[in-house]
Amino acid sequence: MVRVRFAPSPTGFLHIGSLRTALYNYLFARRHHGVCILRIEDTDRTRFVEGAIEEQIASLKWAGVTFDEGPHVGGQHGPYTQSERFDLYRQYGMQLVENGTAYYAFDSAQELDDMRARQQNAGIAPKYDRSTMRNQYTLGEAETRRLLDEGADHVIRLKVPLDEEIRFHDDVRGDVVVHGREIDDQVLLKSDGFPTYHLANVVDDHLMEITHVIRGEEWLPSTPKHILLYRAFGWEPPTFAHLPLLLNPDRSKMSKRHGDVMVTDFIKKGYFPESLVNYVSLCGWNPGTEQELFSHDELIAAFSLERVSKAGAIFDYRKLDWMNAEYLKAGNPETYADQILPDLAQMGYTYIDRDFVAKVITLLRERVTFLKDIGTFGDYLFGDTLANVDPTVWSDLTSNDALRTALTHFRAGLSADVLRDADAFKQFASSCAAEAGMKVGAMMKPLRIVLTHRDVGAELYDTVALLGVERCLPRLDAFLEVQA
RNA sequence: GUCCUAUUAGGUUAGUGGUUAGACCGCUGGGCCUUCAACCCGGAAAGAAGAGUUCGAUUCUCUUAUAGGACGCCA
Repeated sequence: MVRVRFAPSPTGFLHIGSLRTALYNYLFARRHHGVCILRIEDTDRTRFVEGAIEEQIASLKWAGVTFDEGPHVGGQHGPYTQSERFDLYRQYGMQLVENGTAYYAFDSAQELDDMRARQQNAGIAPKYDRSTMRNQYTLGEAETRRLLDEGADHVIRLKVPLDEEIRFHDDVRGDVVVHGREIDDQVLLKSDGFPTYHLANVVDDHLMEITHVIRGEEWLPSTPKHILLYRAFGWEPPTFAHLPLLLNPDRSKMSKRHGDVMVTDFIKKGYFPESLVNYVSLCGWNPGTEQELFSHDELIAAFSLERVSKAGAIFDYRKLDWMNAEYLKAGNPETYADQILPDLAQMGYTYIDRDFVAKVITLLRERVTFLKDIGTFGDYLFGDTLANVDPTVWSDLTSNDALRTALTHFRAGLSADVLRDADAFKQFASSCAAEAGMKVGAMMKPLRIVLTHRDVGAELYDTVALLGVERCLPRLDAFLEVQA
């Protein structure tokens, strides 16, 4: 039975990279009919943000990522919030001290800073120096006992073997080998008695019977420590899969300064959850076919860790926009109408009957990226107050006698009969143009501007038909009444 | 500084020890024609540099360059 977990920290909004990690876990679980768990890793009290958990769960729910076990839904392996499991970590940490795979250390923050500064100066990698710092081994048993008894601040560190290579297999990276001398003696229990990520993570993954740890690449370097911990406990490690980083267009780690990175930002901008999920699923994974558009279920069926790539994935905002537009073209107009009706009402529009709005959406959606764009792009259909036209463009039109003649005919002849179908309209438009000695092509663009105050839009026939004769007349008059 | 990783058209990305190196976006030519857009049919356009292994390397190895990541009593 596959059991995976997504384990965010409640330090803020859900990052788009975290959404990807959560999504891959979710897809993998569903693909294998396994269980997807949400676990809150709040072992750092100083970074806790009120309401962050609720917000993250809401963002995940918006994206369609759901969990079978977690603090919000319960389960057999709880509690699912680490701050509610503290006794456990202390107990397991002590177990390692007793079996000799971890040890007490008493160094102060200042002493550690000094040590790192010395190492930095000497040009070597900063790493806890077990042989010179103040710990169980340098102090001796009696002194250690004494310090402990008098309640001196101390931590518990992992005793990393210095002369051994740590090996593990990663489903994305392949075989990974790291020499013990490059691994730091990680703190497992902090001086305040709280566990670090490493200890809590390993203990919980074991207790929650996690089979696959799917997480971001930033965890790859600390995985050897986790392997060592599993070994120290005598536990079987899960399978690891480290996902490539999500990158800014300049290839640096994706961050705020290059654009939106929080899921809430994307929601606000008007992306469909389907398109964001579809796009993000392709950041670091590909199906091996040329399919790019995937429904939720298709994603589940196609996903596999084998097809996750090693190279960092650059987040291409333009491609995301393109994808959102594709979804906009494919969805149900009536559903969309229901979604934007409240917005349209708020914008003060008068022609927002549900069926009418659905028709407008069908007509205009090929030209915009976001559903909400329909509201501004279709202003001339939803209301009778038109946008301002560039004065020079307008005067070019009003001073054009042939156009004036053609549109005078157009105004006189416009009727429901002429709008019965596209051919009739075409014929009618041609005759109007002919009366003025114009080519019909030369008349159409000006006519569009006169009627919509825009030079881009749906087919004119559709536009006029949707507008109806009565709404077209005043707009034609507004043009014809201007003195040349 | 140490360790690790990546580098394919303008952008995002597939694939491969022998291929016309594929796709989407963008660009461009044309069609349709009721302008623009959309749509349809075409086109141009790519394996960082060097060396090695090999009959043959974009693919494997090494070096260099560039970019990134990790090196906390953060997660």
